[in-house]
Amino acid sequence: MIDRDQAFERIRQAGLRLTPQRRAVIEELAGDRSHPLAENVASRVAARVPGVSLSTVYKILHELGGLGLVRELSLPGAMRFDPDVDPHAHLVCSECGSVYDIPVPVATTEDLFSAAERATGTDVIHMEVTLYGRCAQCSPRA
Amino acid sequence: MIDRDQAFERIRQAGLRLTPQRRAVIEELAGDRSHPLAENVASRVAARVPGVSLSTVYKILHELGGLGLVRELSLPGAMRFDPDVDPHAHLVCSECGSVYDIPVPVATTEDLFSAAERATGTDVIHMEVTLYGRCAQCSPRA
DNA sequence: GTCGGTGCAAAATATTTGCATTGTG
DNA sequence: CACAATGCAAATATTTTGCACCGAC
Repeated sequence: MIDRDQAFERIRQAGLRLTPQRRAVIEELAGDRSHPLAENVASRVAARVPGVSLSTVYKILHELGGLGLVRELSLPGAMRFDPDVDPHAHLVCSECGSVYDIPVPVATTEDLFSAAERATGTDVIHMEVTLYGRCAQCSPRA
Repeated sequence: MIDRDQAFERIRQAGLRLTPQRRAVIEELAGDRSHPLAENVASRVAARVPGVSLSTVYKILHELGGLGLVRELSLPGAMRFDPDVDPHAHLVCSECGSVYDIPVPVATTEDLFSAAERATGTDVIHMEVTLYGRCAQCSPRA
């Protein structure tokens, strides 16, 4: 995610109010590399905004997704959220379920986008690349 | 999906019984390009095997996924199933939710796999590439 | 002060699980 | 005829929705 203040600015630009709930979701998510569930975000936000409801957090996360401030990842079991909106792939460990960032060469990303736009004849908004395999933690060692 | 009989053979190889339910799921799914939900598969199977239960269909679909006969796609809202296990991407229409197959150049697929294996140091089992955008049906026309 | 935003509770949806019964090999 | 597989029902999990109240601007 871009920094705190840029995110606040985008919220205002969109005509939305900067409530303590929105502020806390943005601040808790910024810089987070753990690909948290909505529930994880909610419990961290709750430490700063007592009584925040899970449904509000869901609404805010989806809203931030629409503004391009957060990526919503459809992964097995549940949606996860990623403040890093620059192109990169994800590895999902088939053993423990952890999600890791994987860098993808810019040229490869561009190839995929153009192949898709050629095939469909329409604009592609965004792309998710998800890889499945055992992570280093879960691999049998020698 | 490879053809009916090859799929039956793999079922037997895996030590599983060729029940009417498994047979029907395989036959209904083979050649299907609609990326159906479990429920869609179940209702088609029900036409051939009256009384088949949704939970059995879920179990069989997941089993076929494990055998590599079907791809399980984690898409927004629900899982979808694809009998085509060769590398290709999917376009999800952000308007109507339809899923379309998108060809991906072999070289690009290989780039992604090798970038991922280099980054993680482990084997990647499989990969899902999902693109989001408006499909031709839902695009405003000139 | 207005009207967008929140919290709560309930609903909707998707998927999994336990267990008695059935039927394939 | 053994034991894997099914059907059923209930549990679980996730996400959405409706609405009365509240508070950011």
